[in-house]
Amino acid sequence: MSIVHKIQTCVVASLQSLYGQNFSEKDFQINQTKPEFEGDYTVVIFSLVKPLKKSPDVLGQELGTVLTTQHGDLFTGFNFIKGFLNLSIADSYWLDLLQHHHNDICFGKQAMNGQKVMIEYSSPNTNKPLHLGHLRNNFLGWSVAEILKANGYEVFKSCIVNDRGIHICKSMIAWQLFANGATPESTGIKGDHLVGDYYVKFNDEYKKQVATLVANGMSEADAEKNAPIMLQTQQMLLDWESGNPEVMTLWKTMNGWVYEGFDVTYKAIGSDFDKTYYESNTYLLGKDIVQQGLSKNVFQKKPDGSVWIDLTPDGLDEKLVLRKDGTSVYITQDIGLAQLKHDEFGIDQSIYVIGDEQNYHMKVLKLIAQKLGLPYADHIYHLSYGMVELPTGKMKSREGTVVDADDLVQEMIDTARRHTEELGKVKDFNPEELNTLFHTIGLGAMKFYLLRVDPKKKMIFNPEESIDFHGFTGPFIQYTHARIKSILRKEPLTSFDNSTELFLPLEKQVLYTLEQFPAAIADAAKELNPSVLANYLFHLAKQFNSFYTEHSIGNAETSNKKQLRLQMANMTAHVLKSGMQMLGIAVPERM
RNA sequence: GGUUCGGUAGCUCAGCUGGAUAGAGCAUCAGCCUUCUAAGCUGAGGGUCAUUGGUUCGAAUCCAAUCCGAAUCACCA
Repeated sequence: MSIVHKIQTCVVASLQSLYGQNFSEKDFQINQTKPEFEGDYTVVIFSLVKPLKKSPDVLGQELGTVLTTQHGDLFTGFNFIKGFLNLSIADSYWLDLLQHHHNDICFGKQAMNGQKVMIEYSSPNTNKPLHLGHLRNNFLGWSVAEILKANGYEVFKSCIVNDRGIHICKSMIAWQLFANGATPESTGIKGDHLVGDYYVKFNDEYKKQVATLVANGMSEADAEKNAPIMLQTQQMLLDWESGNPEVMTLWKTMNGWVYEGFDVTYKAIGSDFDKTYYESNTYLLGKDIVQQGLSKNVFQKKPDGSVWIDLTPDGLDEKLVLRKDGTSVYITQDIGLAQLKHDEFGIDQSIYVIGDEQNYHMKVLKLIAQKLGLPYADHIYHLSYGMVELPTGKMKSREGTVVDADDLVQEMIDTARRHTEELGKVKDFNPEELNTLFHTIGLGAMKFYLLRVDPKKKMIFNPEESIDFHGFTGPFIQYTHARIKSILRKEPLTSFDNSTELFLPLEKQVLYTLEQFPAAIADAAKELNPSVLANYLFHLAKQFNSFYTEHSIGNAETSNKKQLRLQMANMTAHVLKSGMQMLGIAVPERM
């Protein structure tokens, strides 16, 4: 039980015995006491003044007296200032915490709760390589999965690959027209980048053709529809759908190149999936659900044969769910896939990590599922995250302002190498150990940078200022861990009699924060927000560092004190490692 | 125009289920390596929490209005 929870319980009990009234934990607030006051935790008693019809001063004094007499083992003293009841917690409480958890690698994690959650993330298109926005998505999805696991959920990570459609055909047409049979092997270009290059070439050529047509007197709208390369692409999509062998072969070949490229990137950034869905397999799903919807009168068929749902009563618009030619649209496929996930995995919750530009779409998806009375409708949750923008605004592939994922990863690793070499602390590492270290630090800096911000908010990335390795960063926490490990290699942990130890303020600060780790994990899960953990871990590392510079561990005043501090250091290292792991970040033993 | 989200230090962000003098990091300035890793620590300067009004013992936090910014409102995915 957390200290805050314990205090709440004691206060409720004391109020009951004092005034004979029942209160719940929500009727008053417990805060950490501000450093300028005496005490550890504070009960804010203003909210109790009215129901008890007592003056704040009387209430505070009475409650403080009862708490310290009835729970003397937990509270050693109190003071009352202007409505704030500051309580001092017995040192034995923290000694106990240390004793039980200093070597507990599972500290803060919950037992399995029997709930199954699917989390869909990454979801790339196979016509271009991954960029910075995908990185935020991948890190978020992976981290939220880990956080939920730590809270006792069984988690399935899934990915839907958008591997078909007009945008894929654009790359294919451009490759046919301009590539002269170029392959990743023949050019030495990573497969996803090669295909992406032809996607760009398509757009260049398309723009050129439109300009030519307009110059010859055609209206811009007509030119956009009639540019030869666009007509070719549309024909290719029809050929693909009819299974034209030549088109299918090209499609498989080029997608194969892309997947090889993605594999390299995913491996580098540490993303993986338990289940991968391909849109080419799922795009026909959902049509039978539309039929059900028609018979339930949830959907309406228009004279031209197209099928719609009217969402105007819910403040939204009319939405098409089936084209007049009977083919399905985006939303139809998503309903089908939601059904498939539910059938295959029997999940209790389905989380979609998708950018906030799709808030409307996801709202519609859930609403349609609810109107159809589908059993999983209420389990759909859109984990919406903000775009990563540049100081100049949105990233635009056409203007070449996209920050490529592979480039950024490489840049981070190079920067980690540069810093490490300048500091020269690991000169005895062999080349393989060095590469692992550079990767750990570089990726750590990047992941922490993208995860430390509230997912809901859009964030700004300035490519001119490289991602920092000092301060509120991944390497700062990694460094704190490595430093502790260095001590633990030299000083063995042994058992000791700690019953008489008292804590110094800086020691107590670290223990306070360690105690809050379980709450941080729970909060992060509740809000599906890794930044809660990132902030917590930074706070812990910072407090440990303050303690570390002020007090020696190896040369502590007494041997018991030394053991006590070693336990604190050990527990801090475990928490940092465990918490960083939930962010997808490894911590090195040395750096 | 409708809907949704956002506006906190020079910059990037915490804090938002109302609580004591609004916090970090970066950047700037001043200190700290002959004992455990200085990717660290200590300190200083830097704020009209977009604006106005309301709710109350108390508002960055809740409510309303206004201003500014973004996303979205496709027979694209």
